[in-house]
Amino acid sequence: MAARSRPKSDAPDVSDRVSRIREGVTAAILEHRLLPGIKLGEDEIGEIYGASRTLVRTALQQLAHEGIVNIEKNRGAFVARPTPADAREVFEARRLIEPTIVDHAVDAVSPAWIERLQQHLTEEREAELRGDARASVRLSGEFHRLVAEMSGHSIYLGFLKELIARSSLIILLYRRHDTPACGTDHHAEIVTAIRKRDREAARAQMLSHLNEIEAELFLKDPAADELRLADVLGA
Amino acid sequence: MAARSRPKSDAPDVSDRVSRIREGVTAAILEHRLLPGIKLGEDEIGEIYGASRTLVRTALQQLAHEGIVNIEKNRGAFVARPTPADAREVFEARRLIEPTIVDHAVDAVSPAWIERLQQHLTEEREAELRGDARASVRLSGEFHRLVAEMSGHSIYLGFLKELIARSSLIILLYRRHDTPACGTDHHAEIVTAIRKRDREAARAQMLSHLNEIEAELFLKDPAADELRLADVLGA
DNA sequence: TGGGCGTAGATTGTATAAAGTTTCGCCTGT
DNA sequence: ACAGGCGAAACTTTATACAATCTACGCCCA
Repeated sequence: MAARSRPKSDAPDVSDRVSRIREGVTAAILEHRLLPGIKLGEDEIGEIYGASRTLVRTALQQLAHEGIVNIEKNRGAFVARPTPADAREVFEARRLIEPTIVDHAVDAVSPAWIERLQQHLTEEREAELRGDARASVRLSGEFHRLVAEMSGHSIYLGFLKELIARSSLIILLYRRHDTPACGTDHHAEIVTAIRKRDREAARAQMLSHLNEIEAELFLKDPAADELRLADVLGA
Repeated sequence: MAARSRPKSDAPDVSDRVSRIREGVTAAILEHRLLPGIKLGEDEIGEIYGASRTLVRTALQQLAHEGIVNIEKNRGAFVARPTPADAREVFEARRLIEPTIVDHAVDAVSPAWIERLQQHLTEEREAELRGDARASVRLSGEFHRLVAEMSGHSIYLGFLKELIARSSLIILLYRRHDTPACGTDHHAEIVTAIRKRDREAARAQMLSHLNEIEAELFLKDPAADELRLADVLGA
């Protein structure tokens, strides 16, 4: 009902050509096919999607507002390169918001939602088993978005979408590879807590999940000039 | 330094013509000169600011992303009309985020910041004294933004900007006028707590301030069909 | 040989024109 | 008199053309 009278800009509207471009580029960034610093030329993208620069520009501006693309005046659009400081801010915000979101999710629990969550867990496990890293990283982010959708809180959902997208770039840039493969499946534990309507457990599981993700990051401060240079030079 | 290499899209860039339009329209909405539902024609705005529709369109799209403007396909842009449900979400989010923001603000306290806050309180009182309702409502929102800037947390700042803008529309639409004029100056108490570096007091003051604002609202649920109709019809 | 300057090419920023959709008024028919 | 439909006007959407800016390469000179 409200969807017709007020088509929120966030609505998919798959028929909308701008949205197709935006979602295509977003997926490419979230799946780590487009790496931070890469130039997103307007003509280039326009040719791929068969659209004029006008539409590409609109899509890129939206992505810039979501924080996964930087637009530099007279130079063009680039995939964002979050700094360690950005990373800390993003995860602090997630630690604040996501426990509240799962809290709401517990209120919204229903057989249909549990079904949907379980199905998602299956997809995640399948991607993991077949070693599909790209699908894996995408699904991992989508789990958090799914919980936010379940909460029914559209503002938190909007904020979280932004945070998840940025997190994907942060993990790509700063994840340490020397960490032990974590045996426990946090997402499954969160679903279990939601299903049991155990508010406190759900919040706690979510929080520790986020802490573990952040613990796997190596957020090197700009101590070494090497880093400073690489950062300033951009690409 | 980072400002040059990555000119965040949020940066004022007062020389930027799109920003001038965006800030002009934002100010008009926040000061309640443009009321919810009003049509924002591209030609109309373009003529006022001496800009082509291309630039106006960019500005309006940014405002749509901030949630204070709705863009309806093939119909144009309108000042947003938040529903009671939207209002509850906005204030819940503010109750979650703003106490954390003042917490950070306490960490950042310095003579310069205290000076700035005090000066703002003075401006607020002056506007109140001379009965300038428009300046009053604008400054009231800017106080919260100022605290968020003080916190140094750019993500929270971005989120809060959006929440404040929407709050302004919500207050305009749903404020009850039969409430007693609150004698206490909450903003001043918050500044005092920040100056004393009293974290807990600052959080508590901010929370009770938000609760009081929300308590002054009459968030009528769509019980009466009259309201439902008016909402669906839009303008 | 190394650095500075200038011009050519490419890319973005802005404006304008063409295309499509909605809205509103008017007219006709009942 | 009123409902329904046709048509023109206004507006948004999209594409394209033009202007401004930046980048890169090559040339010249010290």
